[in-house]
Amino acid sequence: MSDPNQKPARGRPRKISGQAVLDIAMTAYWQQDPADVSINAICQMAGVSKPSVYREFGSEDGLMLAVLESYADRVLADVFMILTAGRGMGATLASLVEFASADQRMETGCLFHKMRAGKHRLGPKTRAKVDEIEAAAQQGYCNFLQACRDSGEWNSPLSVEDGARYLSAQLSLAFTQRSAGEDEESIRASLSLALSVFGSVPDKA
Amino acid sequence: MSDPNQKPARGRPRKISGQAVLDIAMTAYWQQDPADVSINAICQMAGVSKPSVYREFGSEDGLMLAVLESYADRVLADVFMILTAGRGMGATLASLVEFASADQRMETGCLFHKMRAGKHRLGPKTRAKVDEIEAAAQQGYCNFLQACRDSGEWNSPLSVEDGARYLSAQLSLAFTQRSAGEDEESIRASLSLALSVFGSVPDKA
DNA sequence: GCTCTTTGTTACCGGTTGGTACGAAAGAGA
DNA sequence: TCTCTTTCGTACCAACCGGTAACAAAGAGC
Repeated sequence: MSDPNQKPARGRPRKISGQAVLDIAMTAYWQQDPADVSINAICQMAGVSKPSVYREFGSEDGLMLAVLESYADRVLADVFMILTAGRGMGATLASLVEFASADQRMETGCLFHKMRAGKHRLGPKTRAKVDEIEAAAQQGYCNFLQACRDSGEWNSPLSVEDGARYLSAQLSLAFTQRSAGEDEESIRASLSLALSVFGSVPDKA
Repeated sequence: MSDPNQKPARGRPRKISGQAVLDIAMTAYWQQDPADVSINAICQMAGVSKPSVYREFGSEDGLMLAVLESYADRVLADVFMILTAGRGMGATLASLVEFASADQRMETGCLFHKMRAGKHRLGPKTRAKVDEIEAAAQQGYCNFLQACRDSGEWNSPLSVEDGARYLSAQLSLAFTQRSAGEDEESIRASLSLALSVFGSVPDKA
């Protein structure tokens, strides 16, 4: 929408940065669920009036979109880096397991997966972004598995696309379990077991 | 709450049966999501006024509880029967795969799993019932796996409890995928792959 | 007929939602 | 100081939520 960092020479000075609201909204959406956090609640938490938020983000859809974009930059980029680090199949899968089951930031699950799970409740812009990220993620998983296949680390009758879908689904399941407050160790064991079908037994991270 | 089938000798005769409202509510909750279906909407669909529903079920929580109990009798009982049929590990797992991935009734997912996923949005009575059913399901899975272990069909370092959790989680994932409208064949493949870690390769149903 | 009981519905309640009209406030430039 | 620009927040909107008070309607027993 508008650039939150510009300093117009005229007009009343800003009380609060759009970035601060965005952070608070992200935390709330993340810890709880996007569907369970109202604009009113966010305004109250941020100590900002509702019209301010609307002037900054246009609509609830706009705010959620901005949050999702920020989340993709800050969090999902890490997953992408794990996938593209090129440290081999076993080590990469182990890193994914560790990230999904034990990373402190994912203690209440993954915001992207929460949004995807409640996709029908999102506005059009946010929903489009969710689809876009999902496609990019699938592509990332596909590239990873293709690399493993090329390097001979993965020989399986499974297609790269099906493997990517399976991998994505299992990670999604792990995030769901984390947001449900299940035991960290049990999630790790479960996810490791599920990913063991890739043949390459995950190493200890 | 009240018995929907009793015929009191006095008073104005009933226009509609509580069972009809219950069926309509179950269909709506099931096809969509319990959190996305309001009492108002159910009344409109059933062609009944709101106080009638409240007289019958007491509250939204009461209605959801009644729906869940009916669902458990009608649908979850089938899963329990698959588990206790004693047809061996491979055939039983294959039946579960087929049920979760292809049964027409589960086209929009499993109502119980939808309720469990949005447990924090439920009323106390329904939530308690969800917990009760979940415990019973875990027990059912445990009994099944223990029987497989006893009969020598399943020898694995995995504990019965962990196996039950894994099995439950994978079925839950499959239902989630069905409610998301994913391809039936792909869900079956994914679930089969996940359950292949039990060693006994699922037969064709 | 009358009453009593039960079910039916209309019309409302307070509360929350996403969203906005509008005037006050606060600085910069003149 | 006065104006112009921009952001601020109060106070509102219609729509919806779960839930209910109050009364009409319809049969059974007398």
